[in-house]
Formats: sequence, C-alpha cells, structure tokens
Amino acid sequence: MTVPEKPVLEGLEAKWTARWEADGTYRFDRSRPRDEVYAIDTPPPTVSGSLHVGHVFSYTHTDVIARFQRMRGMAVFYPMGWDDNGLPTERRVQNYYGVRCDPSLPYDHAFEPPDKPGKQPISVSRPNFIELCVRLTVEDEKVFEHLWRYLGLSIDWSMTYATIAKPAQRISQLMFLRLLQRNLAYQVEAPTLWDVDFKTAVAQAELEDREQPGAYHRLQFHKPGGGTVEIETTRPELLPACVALVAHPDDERYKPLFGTDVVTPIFGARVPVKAHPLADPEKGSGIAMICTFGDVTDVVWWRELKLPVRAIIQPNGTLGAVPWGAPGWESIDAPRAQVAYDQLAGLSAKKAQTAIAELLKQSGDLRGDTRPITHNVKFYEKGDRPLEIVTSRQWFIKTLDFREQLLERGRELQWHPSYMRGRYESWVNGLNGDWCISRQRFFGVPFPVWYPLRADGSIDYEHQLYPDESRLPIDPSTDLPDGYSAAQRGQPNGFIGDPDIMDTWATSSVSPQIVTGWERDPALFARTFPMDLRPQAHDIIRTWLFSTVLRSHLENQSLPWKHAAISGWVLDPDRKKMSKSKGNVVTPLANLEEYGSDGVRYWAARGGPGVDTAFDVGQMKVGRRLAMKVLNASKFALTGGVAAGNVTHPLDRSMLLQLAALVDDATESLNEYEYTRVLDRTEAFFWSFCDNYLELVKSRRYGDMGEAGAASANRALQASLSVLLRLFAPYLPFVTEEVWSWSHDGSIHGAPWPSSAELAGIAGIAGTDTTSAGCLAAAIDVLGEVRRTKSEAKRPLKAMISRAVVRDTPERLAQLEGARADVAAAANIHALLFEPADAFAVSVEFAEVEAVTADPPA
RNA sequence: GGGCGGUUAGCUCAGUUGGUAGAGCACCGGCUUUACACGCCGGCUGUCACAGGUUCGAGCCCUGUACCGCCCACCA
Repeated sequence: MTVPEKPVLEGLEAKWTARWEADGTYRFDRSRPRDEVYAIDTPPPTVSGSLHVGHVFSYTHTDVIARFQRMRGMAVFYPMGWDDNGLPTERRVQNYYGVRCDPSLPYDHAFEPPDKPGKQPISVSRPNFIELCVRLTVEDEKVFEHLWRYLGLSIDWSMTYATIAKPAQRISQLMFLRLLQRNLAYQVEAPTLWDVDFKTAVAQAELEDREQPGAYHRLQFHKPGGGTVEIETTRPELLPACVALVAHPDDERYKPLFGTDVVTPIFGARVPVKAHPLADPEKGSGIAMICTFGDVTDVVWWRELKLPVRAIIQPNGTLGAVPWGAPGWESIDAPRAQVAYDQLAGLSAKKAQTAIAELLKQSGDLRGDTRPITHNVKFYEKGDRPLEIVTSRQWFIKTLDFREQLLERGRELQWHPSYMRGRYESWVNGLNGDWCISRQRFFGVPFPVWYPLRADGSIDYEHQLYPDESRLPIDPSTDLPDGYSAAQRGQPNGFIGDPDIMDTWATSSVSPQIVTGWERDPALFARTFPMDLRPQAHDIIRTWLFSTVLRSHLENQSLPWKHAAISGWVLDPDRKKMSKSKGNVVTPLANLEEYGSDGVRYWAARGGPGVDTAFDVGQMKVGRRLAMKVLNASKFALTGGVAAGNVTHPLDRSMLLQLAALVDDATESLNEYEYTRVLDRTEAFFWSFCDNYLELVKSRRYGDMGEAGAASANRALQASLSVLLRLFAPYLPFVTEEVWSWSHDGSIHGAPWPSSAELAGIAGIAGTDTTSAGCLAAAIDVLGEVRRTKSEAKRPLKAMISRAVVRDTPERLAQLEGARADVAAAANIHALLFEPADAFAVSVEFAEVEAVTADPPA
C-alpha cells in the first residue's frame, strides 16, 4: 500500500497511457471463444485535418461500453481505422504537394514531390498520387492516435487499418467481384446524379436540400392548329431539352390534349402531351414540361413514358453544342432554333437561364413577369452548385430488390436509442434507385476491371476482364489483365482499365469484413463476426449504417452487428451543430489538457445515446473536480488501520447494502447501453458517500470506539472504495487506475466488474437485514438537521451540542440506534437522546463552552 | 406532405412500473474542519410549453395545439 501524501491529477495521462501500452492492457485475446468476445466496429474518422470535440464526445461513449464489457470478462475486439479515402484527402493532397492526378500517366517510381507546391500543379499518375495520399495521411494518423491515447480510448493499437491501405482495398475489390459474379453489381449507362464541379456521379445518400432563390417562368407552347398551352418552370434553360408535356390523367383541362403534339417556343420541337399520375394539377398551370433531365421526376417520367433523350447539360455544367435539324433534334424551324441556341451553348446553366429568358421575352413566349420564389434544390453535400442529371456509365449495387429484407434487418438490429430505427426505415422506404458506387475521382479503391478495345479502338463494355482473386488488390491503370502486355494498353485490340474509383461509403461499408478477417483470417472471423456493436452518429445512418447492413446482408446473409449505438452531436452554446464549415469547432486537446481526460470524458459521458449535447466546459470542470475527489477520498479510505474480518457495524452494512443495489442497477443499465444513468447514479452515491458516510465513520475508524468498530469501518471503506473505483473506471480511466495502483499490482481495467454478491460476501449482509438497511439514511437525516441548525446559528460545524433529541417513529429510531455513536461523534453531540414521535424532528442545545470534547457514548 | 425527438429552477439536464418536483452550475450566507480551499456546510429558485381527457391521484398515460431541432418525400 503506497498512498501519496498529496495526490494530483497532473501527468496521469502520460503515465498511464505509457503503462497500458507497455503492459498490453487492451490487447485483444484472440484465443477466446465467440461468446466471450465483444467486437466493436469502430468508425474510422476521416483523416483530413483535425479531430474535433464531436469525435471526443462519441468515441468516449464507445470506450465506456468497451471498458465495461472488458471488466465483465469479455475479450474486447476494439480496432481503430482511418478513413483516408475520398474527396477531403484528395483535395488536401493536391494543395499540400501541388499535384494533380492524371490517370492516363504511367507510374513514376522515382517521383518526389517538390518541397513547396509550385504555382502550376504537377501531373502525376494515379499510383503516385495515392502514394502521396498515403504519405500525408500517415502523418495525420499519428496526430489522431496521440489524441485518442491521451483521451484514454482502450483501443488495441496493434489492430489499426486504413481504408486506402492494401488489405482494405483487397476486401473492397474482392467483395465487389463476388457481387459481380452473383449479378448483384452491374454497370449501366443511365441518367445519374452529377456534380458539375467535381465532375463525378454521386449517390442518393449524398444529396442534401438547400433553399435557393428561383423564379417561375410561364412559357407558352404552341398547338399546331393554333392556340397555346402554358406551363410553369423554374428551369427555362432546359427548354431545348424538352421531350414532352405532362398532366394528370384526370385533369379535365388537359384531357383533350393527351395524344396530341405541341411545339416548343423558339426551338420549334414537336413534343407529345402525355398523362401521368405524378403530375400535380395544383402545381403551376397543372401541366409541366419534361426535360432530359431537370430533376429526378423527369427521369421517372422519361423512363415510364418511354421518351427519347435530348441531353444538353454537359458534365462540366455548361450547355453543349446541338445540331438543330439533325436526327433527334428535329425542329419546324431549324435555322431559327440554331441561331437562338448558339447564344446559349457554352454557358453555364445559370447564365443560360438569364439568356433564354431574354429570348423568350423577345419572342413573346414568356407570359407575364417571372415570379421569384425560394425552393429546395438538390445539392451534392460537398458541392457548391446544384446537381444536374447527366447520362453516364456507372457501377451500381442492387438495393431496390432487397428493400423488404433490409427493413427486416433493421428490425433485427438493436438500436440505442430505439427510436433511431425510424431514421433507417424512412430512408429504406424512400430509396428510389440502386446504389451508384462509382466516382470519377482518383483517390480511392479502383474497380478491378479492364475492358478490351476493339479494332477501331472503341471500348467493348460487354466483355469485361477481371483479375483472379489471388491478385487483389490491383490497380487497373497500372496492373495488366491476364494475357495482355503493357504495350497493349490503350491500343486497338488491346485493353484499358476502368478509370473510376469506388465511393467512400462503398469502401467503408465493408469495415466489419476488413477488421474481422473475412477471407483472410478464418479463425478471427469466426470469433468476431457478426460483431457486437456499431457506434456512430445519427447523421450517417443513411450512408454508413445502411450501406454496411446492405453489404453484410448480400455477402454474409446476416447483420454485421447486433447493436447500433447512435450518438448525438455536440452543439455550440447557440445550439448549432459544431462543424468545420461553420468555423465553431473547438480543438479538443486544449480541453483535455486543461480539465484532464477524465474531466472531458465526464462531460462526454453525460450525453446520452442519441442526445445532442451542448459543449460545456462547466461540466468538464465538474468532471475534473470529481476526479480530484476520487483521489482524496481514496487517500482517506486507504490510510486507515487494520481491515480484517467481516463488516459488522450496522452503519457500514447499511452503506454496503445501498452500494450493492447501485451495483445491480449499474450492471443492468450498462448492459442496455445506458451509460449516462450509471454515471449519474454512481456519482450521486459517491458524493453522498464522501459527504455523509465518511464523516459519520471518521471517528470510529480512527479507533475512538474500539478495535472492532474500527476494523468494520476500515473493511467497509476498502470494500466500498474498491467497488466505487470499478464503477467509475469506464468513465474515469486515469484517476481510477492511479488509485487502484496504490493497493493493486494489475490494472483496474482488467479487474472484474463488481457484483452485489461480492459485497454480500464481505459484509455478511443480506437483503433481509432491514434494520441495517435504513441505518445510514436515518443517520444522514439527523446529521443534516444538526448541520442546518449550526449553519443557521452561524456557528462552526464543529460547534459542540451539549444535548440533542431526535424524535421519530420507533422503527426509524431502532434503525438509528446502531449509528448513535457515529452520529454523535460526527455532529459533536455530547448527549444524543431519542424520543418516539409521529414525525421526524431534531432539537439541539449548544454547549456553553465550545472547546469541550464529546465523551464517547457508552 | 409524412415521421421522429424535445419543451421541467437563471443555465445544463435527471426524473424507472402514475404516488409529496430533483442534481450540478450560477447566486446568497457561513466554515482555517487532521482525505480534499482544486475544499466543506447551509440557503434561495418551479403555472413541469399550452388546452382538454382518463384516474382517488398525472411531469409521466390519452387527444389536440404551439414552438425548437432533426429525418424522409416524385418540392414542374
């Protein structure tokens, strides 16, 4: 037993992180059977800058659960991943090194980036670019790891993965090829959501609505026999791409027009008038123009009404050239159409809108003034301009066919909090297409596919070439398909690699397979899959959670994990979500250093599952104070005398009974992921323990009332402290470890979770001990009354009471009897008398001379 | 348009199956007390958003409303 004279919190993080690493405290024991393993599918944070306090918040929640499970005897499988795929990394690398990726370039083994980025970006091959991404992210990952260790996450740091590293690439490609074999992945040329700045396809899950100013333009179409039909549109620049008008089948106003043609203004294209139930008679004039493609509704109409394509928006967002009069672009006045259109070609959609409005005004086809509105427009979540819909060749994973099965998986999964399932269900119910997983970017997992080139050099998409699984991972831009030589790349009768990469969610959605050793380490896989827990925030339910469920459903015919613990967001004091883009992010390391990791973890752990929580340094201060209190109370509890034998004193037994009830409640709650409640209850108990029990027992444990009473007190103090430390250990890993080390050799984080049975054994207590049960509560009531009286009399707390009378029911007085001497000593009462009465009351008489010490009552 | 969560002390939030409204912070007052002044003791603070209903009894259950936040939707 070595208790420091003056225990401090400073330096505990450095001391214990080093010790845990040296001792392998959190090393996963892979020899344990599946039912003794608790496996966590850690979210790999995006490595493109710095961690913020939101990460600290949610990762702490996971760590509390991990530590609880470990103490319950589970082998905790708790790896850490880094998500270095994707656009954020790509942009960062471009700026950091001053390079640009050109996938057509060959790999340069000797390439070194300049010390400082030049003005003109240097073009590099995709493998070179990826090397630079890896080089930069390795540095970022070191910073992240340092912060995680400092925070005290009980991760097994021998098990880290990066989503761009070869093992993860291999799994991504392997799972993709397996889907291809089963026709669950496919390639098709079709209208796709498209970001015109990034020039890539994006998925439905990456959409967000943004309120934008817009304007209704009322345009007139001409009936061949004379007369006009008026439509309203917010996108008049798509008029050249108009392929039909559409109204509701029951709309009497337009019924006569169904089956007839009308002519577009200015461009003179004949387009049919169609009926479709999606057309809303209430909207605009009740009849709409269908363009290829203005929005997703256009795609639905185009597909269901079997309309032709007139595409004008190019991948870069400008209007492309159109040969009016040529097949597909027929016009009743092609020269006029051409003259008008040539004024639009090359303009961005936004500028084209202004230009065409002017043309329509001149021709008289713009009816009335435009009506400004604000409406929701779909954006790529990382994009700056509205999405367009562009026809392109993309890879998809089938999802629509599995909607019902995915809903069933959602019901099978245990959600914490349970209402988060609703988010998942509404997303699955709202799916409107298969999942587009190809991106026209560079930094990510490439598709392991090549295409033969025909004699004329055109690409033969029908006869795709795949690598043998044993070769994975491959990069088709540098690796060769079997039977071809490097010289044949890009040549007629040769081959070409698929230029695209997988969406970042397509690779992170296989995180369970990556970490559990699917198709790599069968013994590990058998012990860890399906995993136990997916912790994540609620904003990525539709992306990461959904896609992970989908992939495991398709590949493993199971859920990837049993539980999903959904954490909330950290809000700034104005109740806004903290995020980098809003510039209100707090860098967490400074908080960790100021309040201690335990203090910050305390704040984080008070945010319950799914609950958005305000950033609050006040709570961190409270957490730090609690840690300090643990140090000092422990010092007191451990520096007593002999602690032999059983706990015999009623007050001690009473305290231990209450503690036993707390332990049962804590165990049950933590099993249900209710970590907030457990911290709350444990803290409340601990504070009362310090303020009341320690004060009550102080005199006796110093031996003022004999050896037996002291031994009981000391035994109770040690037992209760041991239990309290272990209850706090998941939350305050540093201070509890420090205190534990004063009297133990091993780590508290490997100690068994406390049980009420353990306490019963020490104290010889049982639930039927009703007299002891109420003893502590009764003693606290009396102590409180005396304290209040002294405070109101503005006397010192040590002021002596010559005579105090407690009036209470006989039952309560019987309970109090056991603590009579303790109460008298703690309150400094010379003569403590009991009188039976109906209601509780305490009357006191102050002693004339305050220096007199109390005689120990007989 | 559909759905979810929230509304409790000045602030941040607890409140198990319905049974006398709680904690911390803040504020006020007191205390050199041998675990802790990074401390201790005490005090003040409420139309539990609103309106109905069920019940002996509602912060909690039911119906409706308002506001805040979020999710989803084929928002010409």
